[in-house]
Amino acid sequence: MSAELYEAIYTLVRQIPRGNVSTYGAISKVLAINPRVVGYALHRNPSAEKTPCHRVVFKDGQLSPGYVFGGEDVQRAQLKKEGICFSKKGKVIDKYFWENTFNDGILS
DNA sequence: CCGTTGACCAGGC
DNA sequence: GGCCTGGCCAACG
Repeated sequence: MSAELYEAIYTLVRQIPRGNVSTYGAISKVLAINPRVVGYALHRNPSAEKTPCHRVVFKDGQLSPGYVFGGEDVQRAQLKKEGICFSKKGKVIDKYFWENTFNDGILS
């Protein structure tokens, strides 16, 4: 099967715990690819239920401008429902960033 | 097959 | 802190 790259990305996104967020850069680094590919994969995201793409944000904590499931406002609502707070600029606070990264679970 | 685009990031001003 | 440029890789027309 092709598109294994996307499968890997989706798998990693699913590993993000509830109440936490991750960044495109982290995923891209783990898979040794460019952040652009990660964004592309999430844009082609099959389903929000299958892949919580709303938990993936920019390095700055900014939300995705082209969130397929409704937009930034919807994504913000989703994160808020997870118990995440935002700064006055509408960005996710750094403390909610999943610092454990995927490396911890992948490396032995 | 080549040119353009894209849910990015880092560096410079 | 904000704006612009370069780079990187994959998919689309």
